[in-house]
Amino acid sequence: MAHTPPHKRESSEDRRQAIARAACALIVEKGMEGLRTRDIADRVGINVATLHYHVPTKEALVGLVTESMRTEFRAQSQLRPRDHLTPRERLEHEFFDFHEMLTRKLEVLAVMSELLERGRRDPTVRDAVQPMMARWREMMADILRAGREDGSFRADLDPEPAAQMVIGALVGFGRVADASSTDYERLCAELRRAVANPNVAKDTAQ
Amino acid sequence: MAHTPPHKRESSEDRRQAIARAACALIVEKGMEGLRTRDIADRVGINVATLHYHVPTKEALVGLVTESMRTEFRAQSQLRPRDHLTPRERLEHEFFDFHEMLTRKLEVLAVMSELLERGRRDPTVRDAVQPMMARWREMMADILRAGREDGSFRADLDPEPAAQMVIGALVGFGRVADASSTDYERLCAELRRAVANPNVAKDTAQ
Amino acid sequence: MAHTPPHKRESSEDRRQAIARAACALIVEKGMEGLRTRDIADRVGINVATLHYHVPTKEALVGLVTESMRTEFRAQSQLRPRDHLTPRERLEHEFFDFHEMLTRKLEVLAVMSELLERGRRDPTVRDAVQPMMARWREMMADILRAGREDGSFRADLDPEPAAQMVIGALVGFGRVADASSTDYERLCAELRRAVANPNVAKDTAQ
Amino acid sequence: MAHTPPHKRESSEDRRQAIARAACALIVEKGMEGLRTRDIADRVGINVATLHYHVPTKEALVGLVTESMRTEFRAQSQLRPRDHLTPRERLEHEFFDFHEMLTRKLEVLAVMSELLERGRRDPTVRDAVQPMMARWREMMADILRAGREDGSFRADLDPEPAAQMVIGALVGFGRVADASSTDYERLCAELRRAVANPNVAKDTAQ
DNA sequence: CATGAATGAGTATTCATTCAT
DNA sequence: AATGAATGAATACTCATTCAT
Repeated sequence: MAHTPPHKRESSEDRRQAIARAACALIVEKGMEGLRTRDIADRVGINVATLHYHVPTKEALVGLVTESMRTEFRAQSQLRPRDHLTPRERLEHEFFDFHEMLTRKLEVLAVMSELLERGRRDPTVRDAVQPMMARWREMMADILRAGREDGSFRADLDPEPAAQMVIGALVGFGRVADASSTDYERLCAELRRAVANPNVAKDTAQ
Repeated sequence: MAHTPPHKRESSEDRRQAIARAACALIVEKGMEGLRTRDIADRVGINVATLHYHVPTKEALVGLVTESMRTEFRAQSQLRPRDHLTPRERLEHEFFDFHEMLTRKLEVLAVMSELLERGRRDPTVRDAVQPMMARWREMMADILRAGREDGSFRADLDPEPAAQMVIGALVGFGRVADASSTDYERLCAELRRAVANPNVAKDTAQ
Repeated sequence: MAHTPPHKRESSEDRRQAIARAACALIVEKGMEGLRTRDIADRVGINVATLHYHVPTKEALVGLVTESMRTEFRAQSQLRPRDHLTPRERLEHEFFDFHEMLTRKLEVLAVMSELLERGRRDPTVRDAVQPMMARWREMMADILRAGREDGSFRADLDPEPAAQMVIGALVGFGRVADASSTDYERLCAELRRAVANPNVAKDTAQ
Repeated sequence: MAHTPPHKRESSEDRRQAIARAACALIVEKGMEGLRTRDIADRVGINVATLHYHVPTKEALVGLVTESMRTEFRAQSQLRPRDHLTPRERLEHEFFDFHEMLTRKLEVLAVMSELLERGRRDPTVRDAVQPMMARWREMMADILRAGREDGSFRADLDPEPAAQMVIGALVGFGRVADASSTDYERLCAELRRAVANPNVAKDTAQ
């Protein structure tokens, strides 16, 4: 804002981000298999050759998209240090964050889904995407473990598989085409009951 | 060599099935985006033109694969009328069936996953694949509902979202690359506890 | 020869030869560096894709051209068993053959020249082209050696380098743009004298 | 930083020479057909745009290389006024010079070869390169003529074609990949005998 | 039924060149 | 002088599909 820096770097980095955005949008529309360099260039409003100037190969492009996803995820999980919250509150935040994604960033979810699929046979993608999922599972397992310790969740709860269960439920829900917000609330409620400690009287929580 | 036996029809249907099998195998290997008519023809051992004689377009080919998946699923769920079993037993059967798929028919899972992805933007595929998933969810919801009625599952269990939860957990597990059989058993155990009625003493259940 | 076979093979082989011819012509016109698959296809009168059907890659195309050159050369050197001729006569035949090439198949020479150049860094081409040149040198050395033995050529003639000299003179002459037939005759005459046995009276030699 | 020294002109000319050198090196490595402006710029350590500032088009670049070759050749032939030497000595010098080129400046030979090839269809190159070869032939013819006059070479030697023969032998030798120094010596010996006056007793000549 | 050959419409990538700074 | 960014025109190669036999 102040004295604009020589913005040489910025300009180039901006372009790369614009390309990443366009690529994501196109992946959502046509899937990874329908992704064409020409279309991306068109959407960004540049020549194909210019696209290749910034992102030399299609492989690099997939890398760029992956990186962009990583940034997206990291942003969401790092922005909020919730260590002072109770496990139950933290779980609610997870439910809320995922709902945000479902309503506002459905495309991020779609792109991640495509990347996961592609990661099945593309080691480069796999090595970039799986850690992201693993980190999510670990964070969820942390929450559940803490809740088990402080008695708000079941005493016989096994954190890792339970995390898998919660996340699987959320992601699976995201795949169901005609799901409503009400459905999402019902799912969250069910998940709360599934991990809740039955011996503790429900407070007015959430 | 002799006079051609009358099962010309069968022969043609055999070809189609061989093509479907080859297509599935190739989808597993290279993904939907790497699926080439030529490769399929090669694997079946026929000419590309011959392939197009049996399956006129690539769209039809995707349809054939989808159909083949449907058959596969129907086979598994219809072969065993389990109405005489207890809900808990039926749930165990679901766990076992999915484990079978994980160990013996991982490719079916992979193809389904690809089809689901493609279904996101290909209505034809979506209309064929989503009912399969919906049917699975309903079946699971039935089991859970029955278990709630007979007191073996939680009284506050909401069948539909709970079904989503169980299935999401299973499918999500299938996506984790380095998962072991032990991990699967831990997941199933957690799911059992998640739906179990806490007021009922656990019997010797597996 | 008799009843034309289903000529499936023939047809395909014809195409390949037509492609080779077109490629050679284009190499003469634009050089190896100006050789474009599109141009070849156009000249043959087929689609580029059809060209690639018959000759899958440009490397294969260069291989085809090389092979075609080999055939051309072999044809010329094998068609005429000249073992019954005197060395002097055989040398004259070489002079005549090269003159033929200069006047009637200048393109063969041009293509060979391009291949030799490319062979400098393309091992595949080198391995195909160098033996052809080596064979020519050996044949020439044989002639010269025989002439030395029978006294028609210099007694102190060293066959291998002398062969190099004769061939170098011919090829170098082919490179001179504005050379006339008279110049060629002068060159041949000089070569005759260069290898001749000075102690033998010249007969009616051409 | 300080006041730019006055040799701006020189600096620019230096750049051009550096470009010419880089271009030659790359022609040797990848051939004329593999010559890329980007590669040249990289090797010189400048931007492509800067390269185009100094040498506006690729055609100009080829011209620059050609010019550089001309300089190279002129340097070699003008540096040594050998008019006081005997024809036999002058011939030996030619043999020696070429050997130098074979061992120390093989790249110059390679570039010349590429230029000759390109000259076949590029008039600009042809008009620049052929005079160089012509001059070489003339110089060689001069030597041979002088030797014929003073009786050291054959009396029936025809200078022009004989020059063609000697030069062709040398150049052809340069093209043979696996040639050794011994082979070169044998070739030179053979050339000496081919032009020598048979009626003159051989002195201790090398 | 089967196949060899053919093809139109792409597809990523390359390259010499230009331009604003 | 120098450079980062941009671009039009190619370029080899691909793929689903068609057709005559």
